[in-house]
Amino acid sequence: MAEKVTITDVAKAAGVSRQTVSNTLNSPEVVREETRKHVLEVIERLGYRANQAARQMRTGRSRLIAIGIEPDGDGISGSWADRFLHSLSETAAQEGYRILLYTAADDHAEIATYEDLLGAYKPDAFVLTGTHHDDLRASWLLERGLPFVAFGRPWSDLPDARHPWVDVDGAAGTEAATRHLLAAGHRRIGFIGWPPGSGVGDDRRAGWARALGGQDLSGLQRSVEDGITAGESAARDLLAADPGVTALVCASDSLALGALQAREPGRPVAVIGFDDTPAARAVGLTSVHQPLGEAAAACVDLLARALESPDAEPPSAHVLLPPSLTIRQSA
Amino acid sequence: MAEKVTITDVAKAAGVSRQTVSNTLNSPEVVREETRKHVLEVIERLGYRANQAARQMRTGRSRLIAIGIEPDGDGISGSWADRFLHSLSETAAQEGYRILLYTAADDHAEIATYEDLLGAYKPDAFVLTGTHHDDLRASWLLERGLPFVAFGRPWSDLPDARHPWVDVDGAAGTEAATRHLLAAGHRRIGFIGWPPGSGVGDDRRAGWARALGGQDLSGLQRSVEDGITAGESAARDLLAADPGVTALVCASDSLALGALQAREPGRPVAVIGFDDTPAARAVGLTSVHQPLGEAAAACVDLLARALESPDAEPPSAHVLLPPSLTIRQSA
DNA sequence: CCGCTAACTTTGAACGATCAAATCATGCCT
DNA sequence: AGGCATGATTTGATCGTTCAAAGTTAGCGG
Repeated sequence: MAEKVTITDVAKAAGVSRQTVSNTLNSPEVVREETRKHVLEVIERLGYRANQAARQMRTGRSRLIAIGIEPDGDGISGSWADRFLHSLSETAAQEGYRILLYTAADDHAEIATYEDLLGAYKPDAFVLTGTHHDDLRASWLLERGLPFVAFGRPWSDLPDARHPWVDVDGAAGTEAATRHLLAAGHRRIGFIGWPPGSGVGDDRRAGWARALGGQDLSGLQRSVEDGITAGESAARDLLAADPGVTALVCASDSLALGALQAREPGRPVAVIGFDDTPAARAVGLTSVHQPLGEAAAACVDLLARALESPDAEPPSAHVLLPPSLTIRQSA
Repeated sequence: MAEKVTITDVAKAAGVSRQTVSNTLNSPEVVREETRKHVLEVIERLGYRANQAARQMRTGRSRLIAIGIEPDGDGISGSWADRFLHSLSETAAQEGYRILLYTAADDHAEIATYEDLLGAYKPDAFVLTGTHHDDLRASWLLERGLPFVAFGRPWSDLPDARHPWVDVDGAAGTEAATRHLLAAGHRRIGFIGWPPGSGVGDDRRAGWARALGGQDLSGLQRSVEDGITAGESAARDLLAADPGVTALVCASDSLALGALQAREPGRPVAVIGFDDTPAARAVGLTSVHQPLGEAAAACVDLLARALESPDAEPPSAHVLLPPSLTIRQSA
């Protein structure tokens, strides 16, 4: 049985009132130095910890941040959640928050979950992942004025989103990858990406195009759904159509793994993937690495800041982090 | 602003008392059928959800399950957390529990976190992962009679652990892998594993040995630390030492990926890994697949059962799940 | 028509914290 | 010495729920 120490126990042991103990922790400046020290000592000695539930009832704040985790599609490009969650949890703990998990099949289910959570656990904020065009979740949260941060840009047509977000600059990543290939002497560099329309995919394609400047890019790219097999056939097709191509930049590691297998003996082709997943490390695939730890920390920071001062929302609460290139054998 | 509906609001709207509303939800059998229906209707209409914090204050139960996530070593063999967490969260939600995350660098830090959490959020139970010999966390929790379940056997010398656990039968996995190779005509089948002493590693080796019956196994195995490069050199060494070996069973996908690279042209060697990680899928590696979803569900079930009846601990609260073999090109 | 039981419903009290307002010292100025 | 601001601490009320006990209603036998 966990021995429970209440604020009253501490107050009695220290010979002061409940409120003085509470003040010692929450508004130390109103307590006399001497008293404060003494109370802190007793708190330490008894191992007192403020009960969150009781605190929440009075203050309305739970010090809980909710985040949804997805079923994780093919498992290759999706395994960033691990690192992100770890860092999120760690940073949150430092700021005095804890992470509450939930799952939801789609946007509607996720909104239903919000209602559930807000009724029961009342998390102070939400972290959204996998943002997309016309994200119902974001609008729902915005309408109700609930604090949240998106990991991923809103990709809306608006010049500036009305909510905080943190993202990794995908275009900068593919641009760096392409420049790396150019520096290695490659001239015709292809791109295997996803069908136009997804913000993330279009962004990654744009970085590649930017690095190649004014070149004629028609014929140098293919668009397919994510996956190894799709990547393989797209790469095979592209390589066959243009014998001059010596390198490929891909929108994901899945596609890149496919591209690797599309190579034929006698024709070396450099390949660069995106996400620096365990699979990339395993096969020696050069890949764009996302700073997930920093991204998670940035999410927590934005939320913590917003929660401290609910009135003055920082105007430019948008963080765009630069990725780095992890160079291995494949390029 | 999230509109908050309290039990009193529902009571007023339904023309009954608080307690009747409470009973409708918690002890439906004591409420008259007619009243119950009416109250449920009003609850639905107002979108009422019981406030967890308030409930917890009275009942002492938070309906929160805490789980620690690790920094995730080399990232290849470690990416099971994703799937496990997703399933854990989903199953827990169905039983009315939510998942609270925490991180800790080592056993001592983890225990400090327990004290923190128990003082503040008071989770009803814990899920331990990465269990090992002389696990301080398990003893600490046991001493205090706190409900928990370990994902992974305790690997102690005792015949039976004194706490519930869920695990995947690693020996059965390597045994199935070995039998699969035997059925394909292989006769000399090697094993690349970890140094003796780790419960998980020894268990996986045992399955391979069991499948090979009375064969002389000396010279057919190598023990190295986990990792691709280590796996490669171990495999190379083993294959050179015994020209009759035509297949290798490995204790992890990392080792297996190394073994794949150790093959020389002209000498086909079948390789089977363990964990069915994304990397295995990527390179077409046959691998032993752990039923993580079921494992997570089993964890929640055990906990939920234990929490319902805190007195009568089920005697055989141990679940050993059989893995399956995901067959790909490599074997 | 009273009394008793069974079925159902309502009424205080409590969980542990914080907010708001009241109380108690203390020092300074006139 | 009295008045008064200032600082430090204490006291009562409250958040929303459930427990325990008390209250109400109806049914039924004598």
